[in-house]
Amino acid sequence: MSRLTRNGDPRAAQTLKAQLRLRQMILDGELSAGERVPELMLVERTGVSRTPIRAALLRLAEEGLLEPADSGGFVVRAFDEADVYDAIDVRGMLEGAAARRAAQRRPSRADLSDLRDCVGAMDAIVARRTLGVEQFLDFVRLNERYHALLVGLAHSPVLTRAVERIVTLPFASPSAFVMAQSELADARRILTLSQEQHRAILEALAAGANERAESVAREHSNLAKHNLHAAAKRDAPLDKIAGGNLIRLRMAAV
Amino acid sequence: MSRLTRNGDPRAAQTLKAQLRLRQMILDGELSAGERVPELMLVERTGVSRTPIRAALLRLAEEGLLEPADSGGFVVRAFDEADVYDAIDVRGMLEGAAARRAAQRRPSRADLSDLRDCVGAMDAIVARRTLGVEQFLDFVRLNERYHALLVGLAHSPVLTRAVERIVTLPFASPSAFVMAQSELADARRILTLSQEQHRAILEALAAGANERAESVAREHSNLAKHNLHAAAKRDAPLDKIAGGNLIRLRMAAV
DNA sequence: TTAACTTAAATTGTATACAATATTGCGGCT
DNA sequence: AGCCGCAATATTGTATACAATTTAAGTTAA
Repeated sequence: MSRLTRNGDPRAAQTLKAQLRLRQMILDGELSAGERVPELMLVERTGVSRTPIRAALLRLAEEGLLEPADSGGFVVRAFDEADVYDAIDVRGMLEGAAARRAAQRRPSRADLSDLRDCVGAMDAIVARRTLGVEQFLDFVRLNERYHALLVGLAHSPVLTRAVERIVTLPFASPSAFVMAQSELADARRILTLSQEQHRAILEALAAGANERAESVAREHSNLAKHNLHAAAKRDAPLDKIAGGNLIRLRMAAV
Repeated sequence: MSRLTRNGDPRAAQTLKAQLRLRQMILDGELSAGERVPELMLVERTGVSRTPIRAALLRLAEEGLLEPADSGGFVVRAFDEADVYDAIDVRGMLEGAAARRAAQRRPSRADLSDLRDCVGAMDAIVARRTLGVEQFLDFVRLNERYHALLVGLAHSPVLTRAVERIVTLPFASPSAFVMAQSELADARRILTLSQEQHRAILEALAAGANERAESVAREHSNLAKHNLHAAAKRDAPLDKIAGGNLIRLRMAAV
């Protein structure tokens, strides 16, 4: 890399800075759901002027973390339990479709081995004697990579984009479930189960079993749903999920 | 319309104006695919200042009609045949899923009758002695309404939004096929076939036949694909589709 | 006390000025 | 001719000033 200006183009540096900071503020709960986000407050906290702040607000609204207020400006979006399940559900559907197409296309050996590498690395983590925060974060990264690779194998830009849009909601991400139960005793059991599904999808892809690829990928998303449900029943652990503070659960019959 | 824009109020009037005009310019082919879109040119043509122009550019980029240029700014996005089929395919998948869920939920009589009204109105158009541009436009509007209602019946905000995002690409819209063959002699035959599918979906919904609802809704999107394919083979009629100029078809083996 | 009105502050939408970077066209050179 | 500097231009990203509108506070009247 001879040019420093290549990857993080300094042209939109201020906008990017504002965008990242704002997203962090929302996900960390620094701003609570339903709250207005005045531009001047962001100017003060980020040190950039209103123009890039404005661009960042538009982008975050597109991501779905903000929504326009009636009188102008934006408020932090609030989600309820139904939204969460809905998002996971649709993600499962899209990933299922992606898996099916991927299997139909007969992925190359190189692609398959990329996936296998992911699974292997995750296996290594699960096999460890103790699981700390470090390990969880590593697992999350690998898991996200696995899912991104899987979706990419469908070679459908539209599908890929659709999944990306949903996954920007942090609790809809394929790794939300990992953090959701990071304190539960049976964390390892869940990760292991998840890995079995990863492997099953992989096998189905390799075998061109498109039906099976789809159904397993779809079922895989149910793991996330069940886990979040379990977490919700215990009432507390939603804070562990990025953006968990955005979820307004009217805890009730379960 | 998108949830991101407050349409009624005069607060964002300039931005909205710029957004609408720019979209029109792109879809009408006033700007050709791959072309840069300088802000000052838009300032000149729309009469609003750079700030709302900028907002409009961001929004159109989000819609997918523009893409960011390496050196900053935006260019009109170009699509190829594969993109078009891909988009229609994914739309079909999503509408299929929506139809399935709608059937599972057992839509209310009121909802069903809304759909029935659409179909009825479209029937009336198809039954006419002659079909002119007027009739086609009416059919398009009704068809779009039918599809929007159908997707809405799934009661999945995430799914709805995903479809909306895809449909902003004009050639992926459920009505693209209507204009695609507006000059062909067998237009009425196609519309009739389309109506049969509309009716079949409706019946499946009423009967709670979720499998059937899904498969018919899915198949329905293939009609669009086949029609575009036929249109592409004849080489010319793509101009009839809104945004057809954005499609770079490397016409080849068909 | 509460409701309504008035005024001040805050906040957004818009326009414009400025700085940094990209692009273009031209002249000179090999 | 063809290619490389280099200046002139164009274009974007950012900051800030201004106007219109909304929100809030404070005051008065019932």
